[in-house]
Amino acid sequence: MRLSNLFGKTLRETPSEAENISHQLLLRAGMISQVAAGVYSYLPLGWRALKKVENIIREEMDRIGAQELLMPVLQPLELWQGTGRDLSFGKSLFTLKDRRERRLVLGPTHEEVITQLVRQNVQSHRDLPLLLYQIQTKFRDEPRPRGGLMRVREFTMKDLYSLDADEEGLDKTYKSVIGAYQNIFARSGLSTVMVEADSGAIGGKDSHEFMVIAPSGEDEVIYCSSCKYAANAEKAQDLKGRMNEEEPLPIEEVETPRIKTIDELSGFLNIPKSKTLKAVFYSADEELVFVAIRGDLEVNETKLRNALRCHELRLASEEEVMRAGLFAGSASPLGITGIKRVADDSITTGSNLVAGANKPDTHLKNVNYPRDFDVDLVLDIALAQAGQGCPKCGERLLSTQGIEVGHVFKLGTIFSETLGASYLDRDGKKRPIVMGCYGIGVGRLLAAAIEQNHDEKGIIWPIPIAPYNIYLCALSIESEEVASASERLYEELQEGGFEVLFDDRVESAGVKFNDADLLGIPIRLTMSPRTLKSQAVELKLRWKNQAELVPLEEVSDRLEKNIRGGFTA
RNA sequence: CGGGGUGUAGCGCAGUCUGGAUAGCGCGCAUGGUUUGGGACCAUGAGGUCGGCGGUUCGAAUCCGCCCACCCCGACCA
Repeated sequence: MRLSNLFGKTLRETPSEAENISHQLLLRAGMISQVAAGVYSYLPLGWRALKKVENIIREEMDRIGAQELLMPVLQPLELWQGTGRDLSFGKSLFTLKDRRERRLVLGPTHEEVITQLVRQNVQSHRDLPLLLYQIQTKFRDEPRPRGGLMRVREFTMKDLYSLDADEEGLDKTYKSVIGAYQNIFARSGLSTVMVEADSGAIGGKDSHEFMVIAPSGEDEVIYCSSCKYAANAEKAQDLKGRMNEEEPLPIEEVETPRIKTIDELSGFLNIPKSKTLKAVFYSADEELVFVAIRGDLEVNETKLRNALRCHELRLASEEEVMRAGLFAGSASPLGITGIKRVADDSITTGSNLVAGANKPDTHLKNVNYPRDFDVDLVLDIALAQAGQGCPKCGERLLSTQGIEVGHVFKLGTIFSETLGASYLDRDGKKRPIVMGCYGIGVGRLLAAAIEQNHDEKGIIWPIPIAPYNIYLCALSIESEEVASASERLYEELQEGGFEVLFDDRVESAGVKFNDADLLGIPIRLTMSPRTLKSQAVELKLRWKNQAELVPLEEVSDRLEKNIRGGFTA
């Protein structure tokens, strides 16, 4: 490709709307262009890089025996009503009507469609196991698209679905997909961490995410440096620390004028926060829920949502709390009736806690569970925090930000049972197909690769996903000598099968070098009257400072060796 | 959806508070010339519904109202 013909221009200044690095560099390099919030065009260079990633994915998918197919973006709403996911996706689902007023959705994912497809095509255990995938555009009406390609409303996703006869089969498949994913990310030049993930309200057994550690990441990862434990913060557990077991004392009322928060309470009574009991009210699908947790901990709303199996969860308003006859600020688990009560298991470890008295300016001392109150549900709903103990080994947990580039998920039989996808086993018995689903956000992977591979000059593409491998930079191209020699080299390299971006523009050296750096092409070959004096070109790797002269007749061999063998930083 | 911000040429911005003449600057773009190994210089030039609609006014980029778009924080987000 000649740079003089390339569509897409580099920008000297960063467009003001771009906040994170990958967004800035993608815009400045002329690789993407925004159309609307969370909607982008890929320009030729960006599109080439995206296709590189797609092809790596295809190779690794095919290697584990997965078959590529293509399912539609346009899907009937009834299909989604069949699984109830029209409700769980809620407003994130793009919907539309056709001319006959039939309601359709733009697919945010394809479990429903694949399950229906499989139902029509799989009848016997002989058809299993099966791995099917596609690379397709997904639509999600995100509440807040952000960060360039990080979170968009229309995006390319590779989604793979596994169909197995039983759980053992699924476990095996799951492992093999994880291996493929690790290959994909490694080959794309990304370093990722696999973390335990929330499997959502629909249940399912295991779920893991592949995180690219980067400060711009939207997800918090809780991990342990001494064992392998790592989890998305919304899934993570920690040791809540056992409190000293004390002899339960009789309940005592204390005056606590204008004391509302746990901080104020612990300060006023001069006790640690862990000796208090926090009461929080949530509205779960518009139903008031009372939540109790030890005062030093915070509620993990993802865990709570899963426990309650609800779609919408939010903090209840003060008015809603009062309407139920309770006092926010000194609400009490004692004597509470008529609403659902959930408690974190931390309340079972403390004793003689201070809790609300359910009247203004009053708290109760020496509250003990289960002596003094009862709840409907006790389970872990606490937010794990860095600094606390690792649930596996007890060491202190750490926290970092990550970009979720992949997600693997054991679905089990939820979809196959709901939509009736079953097979006959060896004994002629009908069984539901056991499913798994596995996604990679292709555009997000591209952005993450930039977050991880750049410097102050621009992108540093890993060779396997670079839009072009070689930037042929002809300086003083208006001289006949350079013009003809660079044209010859350009042709020769192309004939040799190299992907070359030929900077044939009449521009100063500075402009060309800066563009080469910004675009992040891994190998730069510079030809100028100076290098031609010794019948050579200068070869420089994007991630190194040093350049070297390579004789013209050795260029092809040298590139061949290095690209196949891989340059290393 | 709540909070904050921005909208003026392809990009980055000034001008808006305090209304006034052909709406400016830098980059980029075009043409010509001089340059040529890390974003050159000179000259000439093209390019604007000042986000939209309505209002106030002799006069609106500027004041008022409504709306729209985009960004950030949060809520939300298989």
